[in-house]
Amino acid sequence: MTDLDIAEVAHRAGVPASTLRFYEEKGLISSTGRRGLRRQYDPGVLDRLALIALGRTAGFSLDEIAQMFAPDGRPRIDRDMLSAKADELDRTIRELGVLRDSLRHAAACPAPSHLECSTFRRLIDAAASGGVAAPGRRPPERR
Amino acid sequence: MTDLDIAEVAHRAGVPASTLRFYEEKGLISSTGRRGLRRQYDPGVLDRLALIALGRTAGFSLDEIAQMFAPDGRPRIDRDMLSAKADELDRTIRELGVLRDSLRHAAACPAPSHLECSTFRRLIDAAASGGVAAPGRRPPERR
DNA sequence: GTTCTACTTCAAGTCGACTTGAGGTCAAGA
DNA sequence: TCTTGACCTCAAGTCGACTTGAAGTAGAAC
Repeated sequence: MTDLDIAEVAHRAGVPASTLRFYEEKGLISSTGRRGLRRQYDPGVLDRLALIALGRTAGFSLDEIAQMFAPDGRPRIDRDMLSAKADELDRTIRELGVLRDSLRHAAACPAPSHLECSTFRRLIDAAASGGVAAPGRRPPERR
Repeated sequence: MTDLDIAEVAHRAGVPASTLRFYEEKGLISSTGRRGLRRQYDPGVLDRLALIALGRTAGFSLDEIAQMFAPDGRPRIDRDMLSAKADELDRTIRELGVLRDSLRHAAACPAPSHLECSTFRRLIDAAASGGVAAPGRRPPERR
């Protein structure tokens, strides 16, 4: 068998073993069995973990991510939901672009107060009208 | 005086008054004074709140956001930090782009399992090598 | 002058995502 | 065979960002 020990998975995925146990409890991943007490995993779990990390970065909750997969581990075929999430991401990406530009500008602009700088104001306004107050999302904090 | 009542600010900014009090306590915003018990705010607080919301969407913590402003409300001139944050955002934006493309693909691809689809695999791999396991960030949850 | 109501303070509660701690177990090496 | 160390379970703790609840208060309407 080519299965991986939990320590190996934790190491390769860059997450603590406690997180793997937690994800398993939540149904996000599953182990193929045990060797003694120790969980063994199919190498495919690494893809799954990458996908989960990606989803978390995008701000999806673990529950939402779980919904994107069928119980067998395959992405679900709820195409409408998938598209909706993609649209949501598109909006977020645009907002972040505005913020990035604002930060870069703030780092360069010599105006005494950035709120007095027309470039900065335009960026803020763009963000505000772009729906900044709309549903935000929270990716994970690294420990 | 053109100051705004807390209720007015809450309404215009789309956040509950409790959040405004909380932000004030954290030093993220400040009121110009009171009318009776009620906090009054300078209209400029709306810009500040927009900026805070933007920062939260980008995944910065309230403490980090607070650091981006001088005590007088002006953006701080820590250009290095600002640039670093912008770079960080750039990475996040790229990752989200990958995820968005992945989702769109998953919504369209007819392969039985997406992990068997080469397009999807390429996307995941791109994400993984792009540093998905790197410091993530968490924008706010809307209630 | 009394009542109403939206505000006030302060402490405590909530939620998601994990982490930590206590006490237990088992495969492998000496 | 015995020890060791990394895993195990389960409950409880933590952290950030707010929200909620109880008890109080001031300005406006009656």
